[in-house]
Amino acid sequence: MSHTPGVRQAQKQQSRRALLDAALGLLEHQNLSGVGVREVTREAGLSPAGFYRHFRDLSELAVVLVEESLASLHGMIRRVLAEQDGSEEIIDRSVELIADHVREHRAHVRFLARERHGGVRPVREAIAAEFGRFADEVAAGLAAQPASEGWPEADVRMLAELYVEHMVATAAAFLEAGPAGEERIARTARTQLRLITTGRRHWLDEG
Amino acid sequence: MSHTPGVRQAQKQQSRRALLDAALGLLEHQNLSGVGVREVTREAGLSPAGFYRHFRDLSELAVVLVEESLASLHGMIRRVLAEQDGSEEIIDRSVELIADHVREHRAHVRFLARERHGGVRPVREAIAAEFGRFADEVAAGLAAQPASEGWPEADVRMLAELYVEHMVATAAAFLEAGPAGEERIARTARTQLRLITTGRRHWLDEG
DNA sequence: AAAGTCGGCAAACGGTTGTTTACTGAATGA
DNA sequence: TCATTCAGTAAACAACCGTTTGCCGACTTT
Repeated sequence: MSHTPGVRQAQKQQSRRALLDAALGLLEHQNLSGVGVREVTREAGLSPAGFYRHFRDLSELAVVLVEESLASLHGMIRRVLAEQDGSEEIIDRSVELIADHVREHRAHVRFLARERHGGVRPVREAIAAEFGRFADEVAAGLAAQPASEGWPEADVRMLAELYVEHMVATAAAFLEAGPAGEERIARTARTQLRLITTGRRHWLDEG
Repeated sequence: MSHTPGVRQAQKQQSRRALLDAALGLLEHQNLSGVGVREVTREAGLSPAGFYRHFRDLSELAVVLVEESLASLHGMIRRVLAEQDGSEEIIDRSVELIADHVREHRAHVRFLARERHGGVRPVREAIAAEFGRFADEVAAGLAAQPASEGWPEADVRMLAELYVEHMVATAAAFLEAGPAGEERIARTARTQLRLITTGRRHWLDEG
C-alpha cells in the first residue's frame, strides 16, 4: 500500500486518539496531576518520546479532553431543552437523561467533576469557559419558554446557572452512587427540580 | 529544662502541626495526588523519614485536614441557622458569611472543593461523610423553623441538601473569582436563594 | 525512481520519588 | 543517677519521572 495520500495523517490521528483514550481511562481513577506522560504512552502503546509529536504537555491533551467531554454533554442539554416548559414530565425525563448520560460517558463526567476544581489552571479555565457557554445555551432555551415571559434577562441567566449547577451536582452524585443508590439520587434530584420550578412559577408574584 | 512531663508530646504535636500546615499550604495550588511526602517534609522543616512518625500515608494526613476544614465550616452554618426563617435579610447575611469564610479560610475551602471529587478514595469518602453530617444539621435547623410546618421529613432533607450544595457551589465560585467579581457572585447567589425560598413558601400549595 | 517529510523509537540525561535502615540525643520514669 | 523510650536524622535503596537526542523507515511529493 502506498501513494494513497492521507495514510500518514490517518495513522497519526489513530495514535493521537490512542493517547486521548488512554489518558481518559487513567483519569477515571487518578487525578490529572497524578498521571504522567510515560504512563499515558505506556497505556497507549507508544514510546514516551512519541507523545511530544502530538502534544506539548499533558495539560494540552487535557484541554482537548475537556472539549470532547462537553461536546457530548451539549447534545444532551439540547434534547432536554427541546421539550416544553417546566412541567412534571420534563423533570422526570431530564433526570433520566442525566442518569443515562452518566452511564454512557462515565469517564468523561468523572474527568470534568474531578478537574473542574483541580490543580491544573488551564484545564480549570477551559472547563469554566465551556460551562459558561453551556449556561448561555440553557438561558436561551429558558428565555424561549412561555414561563419566562416578563423576566429580566439577568434573572433568566441566574436561573440557568442554578439549573446547570444542579445538573452537574446530580451527575457527580450519580457517579459516586452505585447502581443501588441510583434511584435515591434520582428521587432527590427530581424533588429539588420541582421545588426550583415552583419558585420559578411564583417568581414574579412577589418582591 | 527537664523532668517536666509533656514536653515530649508538645514537641511532637508541634511537628505534626507543621506537617499539616505545610501540606495545606501546598494543597492550595496543587492536587493531593500531586504533592509528595518529601515535598511536605521539606516545607515543614523535617526530614523525609520524620513524616512516618506521625502519619502512615499522605491520605491519612489529608483525612485529618478534612476534619479540620469542616470544623470551621460547621461554626459558620451554626451562625446562619441561629437566625430566623427564610426572610430577605437572612439571605443577604448568609451569602456575606460565606464570602467571609472563603476569605478567612481560603486554603481549607480550596482543599475541600478540590478533593471532593479528587482521585484519592479515602479522602473523597471522608468529605462526603462530613457533608452528610452537615446536611443533617441544616435539616434539623430547617425543621425547627415555622416555614417547615407540615413538611414531610424527606422533603426537609432534600431542601437541606439543596442548600448545602448551593453553599458549596457559591464558595467555590468565590474562590475562582478575584475580589473584582466577588459582588457579581454574591448577587447571583442571593437571587438564587431567593428563588429557592420562593419555591419553599409555595411548596405545600400544589402537587 | 529519487528526494523529502515526519511519526515513532531506543537510549540517555539529570532529577525526582516513597520507604527502610541504623543511628543519635534529649525527654522521661524508676 | 541510670536505663529506657522515641521523635528526628542521614544515608541508601530501587524505581520512577519528563524531556531531548539522533536515527530509522514508511509514507509522500516531485
